[in-house]
Amino acid sequence: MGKAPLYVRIERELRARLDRARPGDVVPAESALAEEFGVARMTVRAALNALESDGLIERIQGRGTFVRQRPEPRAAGTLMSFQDQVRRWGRIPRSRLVAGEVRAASAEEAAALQLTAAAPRVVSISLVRFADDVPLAVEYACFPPHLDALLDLDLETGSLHRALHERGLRPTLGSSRLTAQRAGADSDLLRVPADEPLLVETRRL
Amino acid sequence: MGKAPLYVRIERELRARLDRARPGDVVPAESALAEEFGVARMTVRAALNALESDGLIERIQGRGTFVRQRPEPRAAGTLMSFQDQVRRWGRIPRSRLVAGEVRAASAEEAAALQLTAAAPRVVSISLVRFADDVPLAVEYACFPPHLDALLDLDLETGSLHRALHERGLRPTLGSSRLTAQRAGADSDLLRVPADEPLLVETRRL
DNA sequence: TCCTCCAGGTCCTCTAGACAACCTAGAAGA
DNA sequence: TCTTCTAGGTTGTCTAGAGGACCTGGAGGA
Repeated sequence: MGKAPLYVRIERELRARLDRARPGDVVPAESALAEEFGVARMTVRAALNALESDGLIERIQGRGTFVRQRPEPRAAGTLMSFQDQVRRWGRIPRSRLVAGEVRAASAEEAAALQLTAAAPRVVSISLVRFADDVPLAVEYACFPPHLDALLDLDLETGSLHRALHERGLRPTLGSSRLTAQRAGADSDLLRVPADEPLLVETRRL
Repeated sequence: MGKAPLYVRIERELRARLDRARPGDVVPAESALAEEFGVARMTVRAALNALESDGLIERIQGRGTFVRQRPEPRAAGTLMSFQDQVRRWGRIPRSRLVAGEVRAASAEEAAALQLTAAAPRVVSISLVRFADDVPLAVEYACFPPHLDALLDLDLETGSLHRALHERGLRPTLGSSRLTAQRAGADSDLLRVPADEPLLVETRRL
């Protein structure tokens, strides 16, 4: 065991410490850990990279490193960004922006987002998702108005999930509702018959 | 776009090349790529790390880097089952059946399932999903009455997705709605604060 | 009081090397 | 012929920095 790479041994040591730590605790700065273990900072970073990809810690530039609430289910189905999911199949992801605007919120949307303004507004984004130029899904996204910067992004090539993550919305856990219904209104966008039986999954992430 | 980090731009360039490459092809050595892009070898390695974690390449010490066999895109993009998802990310999946019954359908459910009977009924299944005994999601499933055989299955150990697949419901395409809201009613089952901010994705598969 | 600016701390990116571990192919020897 | 070993190429690990981007809190001014 003494011949494992340094960064692996440091990772193990930190993992043991994290078991005893509480969510939100501050992890010592990289420079401090480097000095403590007597290694270069890049070596500490290699260990922290593994812990971060396991969802055990969260690193925020300019602030520090923190113990996470709980492991982040990164590769779990819909939690993965569409692009990552498609690429993992070995297909080429593509998105077409159908609409992106700030508009008045419906009563249902205002309730779900807990918007209390007199005339609540939402950022509404519609995308058609392709894999190898085959349309796979239509995505209607709806966010509070303070996220209107999302509209400035290049959503056809960029990752919506990544943009959300950078803004503090972390898809960590959730409930989901699964039903069976027919394609209906989206059938033309997906190029399938309107009565095609589909699964419908309402997922709270 | 020109202000992305070097290793990200290199990653994108390599990703584009990989799309045109064939499985088993040799990827140029790190030192060669470093010279080609005019960067340090560590920078090339950062790009390759991302490609490797995406499963696009395989690195073998002493031999070289190779284009990976693309994962077989199973049955036209079938969504991974919960169990596969959890196992893939190295955890032990478990489910607890909260309720499984045939009951009267709500008006909303009857409309979604296009049930036309005078007193429409649905098969209703509620599961709590665990990964390593940590509750991750609550799943409310709702199906037309002719699928009542689902209730005879051992849903705590078996796969609901697989059972549906065998009955002809293929989650292949769909639309989804993505919003941000709070945990709310499911917070006790998930053991998180009710005001925990979560992403909500309504997905039509 | 309120706002702006700045300093210090943190993580992020990148460099230019060095040596180790490992694999392959070909040379040298039995 | 067969085996062994060595040379060279590759990825893996690690160093000791440097500057940039970003956040926070406090000093100073309006």
